[in-house]
Amino acid sequence: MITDSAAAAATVTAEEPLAGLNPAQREAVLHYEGPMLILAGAGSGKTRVLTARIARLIEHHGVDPARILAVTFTNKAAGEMRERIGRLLGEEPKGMWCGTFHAIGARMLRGAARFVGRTASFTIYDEDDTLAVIRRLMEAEGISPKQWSPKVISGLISDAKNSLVAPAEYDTLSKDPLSKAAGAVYRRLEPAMRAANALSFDDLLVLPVEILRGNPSMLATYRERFQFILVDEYQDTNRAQFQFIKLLGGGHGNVVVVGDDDQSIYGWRGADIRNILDFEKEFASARLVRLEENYRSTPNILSVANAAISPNVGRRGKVLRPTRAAGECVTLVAALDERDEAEWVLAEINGRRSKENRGLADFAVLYRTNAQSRALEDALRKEAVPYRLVGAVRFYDRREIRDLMAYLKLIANPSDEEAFRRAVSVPKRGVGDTTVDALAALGREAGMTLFEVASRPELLESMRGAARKALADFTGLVSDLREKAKDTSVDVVIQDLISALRYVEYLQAEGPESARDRIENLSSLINGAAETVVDDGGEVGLTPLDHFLQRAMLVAGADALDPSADAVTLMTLHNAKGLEYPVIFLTGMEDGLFPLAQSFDDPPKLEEERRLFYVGITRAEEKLFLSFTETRRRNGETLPSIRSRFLADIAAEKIEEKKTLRVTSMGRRSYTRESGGYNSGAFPARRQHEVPSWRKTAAMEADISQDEPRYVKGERVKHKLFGEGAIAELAGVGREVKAVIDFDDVTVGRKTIKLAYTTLERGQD
DNA sequence: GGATGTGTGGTTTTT
DNA sequence: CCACACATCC
Repeated sequence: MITDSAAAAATVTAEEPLAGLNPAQREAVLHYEGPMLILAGAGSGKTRVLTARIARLIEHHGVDPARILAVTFTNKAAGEMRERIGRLLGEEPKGMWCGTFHAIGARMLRGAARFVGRTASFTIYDEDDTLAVIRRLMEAEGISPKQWSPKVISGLISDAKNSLVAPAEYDTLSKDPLSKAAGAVYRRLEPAMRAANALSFDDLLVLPVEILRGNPSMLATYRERFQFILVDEYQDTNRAQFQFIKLLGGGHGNVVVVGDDDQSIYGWRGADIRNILDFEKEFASARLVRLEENYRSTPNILSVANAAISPNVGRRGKVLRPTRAAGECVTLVAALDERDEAEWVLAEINGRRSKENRGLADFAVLYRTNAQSRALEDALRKEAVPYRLVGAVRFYDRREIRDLMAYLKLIANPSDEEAFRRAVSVPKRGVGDTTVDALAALGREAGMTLFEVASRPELLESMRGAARKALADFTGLVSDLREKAKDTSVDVVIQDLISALRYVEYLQAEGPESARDRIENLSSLINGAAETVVDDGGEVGLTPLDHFLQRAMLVAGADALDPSADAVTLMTLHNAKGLEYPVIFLTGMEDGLFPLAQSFDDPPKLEEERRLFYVGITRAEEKLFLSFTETRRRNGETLPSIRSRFLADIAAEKIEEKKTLRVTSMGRRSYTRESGGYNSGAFPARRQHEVPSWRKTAAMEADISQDEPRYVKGERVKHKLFGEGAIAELAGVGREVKAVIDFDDVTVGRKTIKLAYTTLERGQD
């Protein structure tokens, strides 16, 4: 049977970007109309396929770029895609919408703000802002934050939104007290957000769906507008996002989605793997293309990847086929603790840097939780090796940046209540909670926003003179800057703001030490603002400030990553999605950490952890290191650890095992704890249900303490600093155990040492 | 109102 | 272990 694509293939001309594509890739690129699901394994060249396909739509089929909607997972990916298409075409794909779901939703809402009771200059609330609103609503509803934490309530509401469950429906589903409480808050959330002319992250996804569902004419307009839809990282879409695509693409069905069910790692934020498993049901007649040829990694790495993911049930099934020549084997390293692990990583990087003439940018160190970056950072800093930390504390989350952003948001959107609250209280100007609460009360009476009330001196007669004066100054400043922002670039507005607030002086007064960095961050903010160019197709007549703010609120950790920097990259596995590096260190391969203990008795969660492992492995091009430690400090206490159960799924011959020097020199120190300890050689590690320390009862604490190295009176021990000695006395229980030690070194003599804070080595028997 | 100190609670991943 | 909420004091 001759398909469209086969016919089209015959007409391919030389200048088309098809050279070097394998048959499956070609099929995906040549596909013209109708739905298609591309199951693209890691490293199978999907980005290339997507860009070539878009370029071909434009060039070969004469599709207007403005008719194309391309959804990516990060803003950075969107920028790269746009750029690559531009290179293929020789010109910018003008008018093409390309961005994350959130950015696209925001853009659509700018133009359709009136349908959801907002204006085009709405501001976007981040997690903290939204949480603050929820906290206040809980208070208004008489729900104690002690009883249910605002985070939990917020999480429930978020889940509801992402599954497109409206407040009314949620109420009817709520039976238990917690859901009822969440329902009560949920009901009041939208009006509150509306009053602030603000949208949460979730709203950016959900409200576009509501608009498209509720307004046939809007739906028709957008369907007409977007004739071709492409979605990358489709496996991580949630139900709201799926509905969005279904609504837009439902008419013409020109929807191409690219995904890999094995890399679905955002289930916890509502990503629904059904979306990929059921795509063909929703879009009947969808063609299926599998990209299984891997161009990224060596066969050794791929064989580990295939083995790691294979225990998962409920996958569509796929095997990565290598195309590269065999390379180095995968190495598993046992380290003593996180410091030893970090030092080993550093040594390995340094070694390879000189031996293999690699740049620092060739290395990435991955881990499950952000907290793990600390030991790595310490080690890198000690040797002055440059590194980039992705995620963790986002630039825009820094306090000084948040302060200024609050002003900017308030300038852009006078109704923004969270911005008002933050801005008015910093720098301190004699307006505190009491005054703001009074403003809020007045506002409720008069049906005005905080800013409106604060700008009306005649309404504030009940207030202290000092507060009145402060508020007048404050609102005057903001209003002036608002006027100014209409025809001034954002960086200049920020500079004016900083000088009007005497913000630099404020930072210096606060702490001369930290001020340095913070002031540096201020200039980064100014520079960033200066560089922000208004998106192509920002058609709704937004101010530059609106654009800047939107971009700032939607940046992800990975967006900031500068690939040209000569630096080691440190990031969580989640942040590593879509990236690749010649050398990857996958650290913290320990049960309870990776996979997290919470997933032990929850098979779907455990499978997600396993997919995360798979994602990590497949980031590596040439060399993959896995590492685990014998003990690791977690939340302030040192816990014994055992190697990850995931390692047991990989046949021993696929992996070379090593130990760090310190583990080796520990020699045959035997771990007698039967459930764990260092378990060399034979693979299956015993499972151990780790109870997080903060959940332990006193009895459990005592029990655990018995597992820790115990000493007896008279025993010989060795201390890092004081050398060898003999234990004279032991006292205390659990973490409070103290030992009185007579050290051999007479200049040291007798010392009392809290064992919890030191690592003693056992002396020679 | 704001600075300072103490307690408590939460510790997965992020747009 | 840390961040934040709360209490206490000025």
